[in-house]
Amino acid sequence: MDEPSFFDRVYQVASQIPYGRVTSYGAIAKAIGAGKSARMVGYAMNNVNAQSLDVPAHRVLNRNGVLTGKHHFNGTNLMQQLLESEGIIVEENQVQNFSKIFWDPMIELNLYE
DNA sequence: ACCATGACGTTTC
DNA sequence: CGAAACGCCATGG
Repeated sequence: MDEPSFFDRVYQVASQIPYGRVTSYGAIAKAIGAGKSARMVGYAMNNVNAQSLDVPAHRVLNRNGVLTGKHHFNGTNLMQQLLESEGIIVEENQVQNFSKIFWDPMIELNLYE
């Protein structure tokens, strides 16, 4: 392991996602100052799964509220099961009430300076 | 140093 | 309004 500054930022934010809430890759990217590196956030999540870190990657969705990376988990509906276990309603890989359960790191973490 | 890839996002057609 | 293309940028070969 080197010094994954970028990934580390993602982990710090993602690990702070509260129970029963979800966020988007772009939101995290902005929160860490990456902004346009939303793809890298997902990339970091891949590392999370590989290293089994304490980051709830299943609570991170795309801006559409769709479980884009569910096939990166166990390859099945594990991601959906986890979300539903938290009271989140998922249908057709899409989270219902996404706007209501959306957790914005920028606001919640007061990153607006 | 260059090319290819990707758990996204926005713009354009 | 829906689909496609482009952009962005870090990681690996």
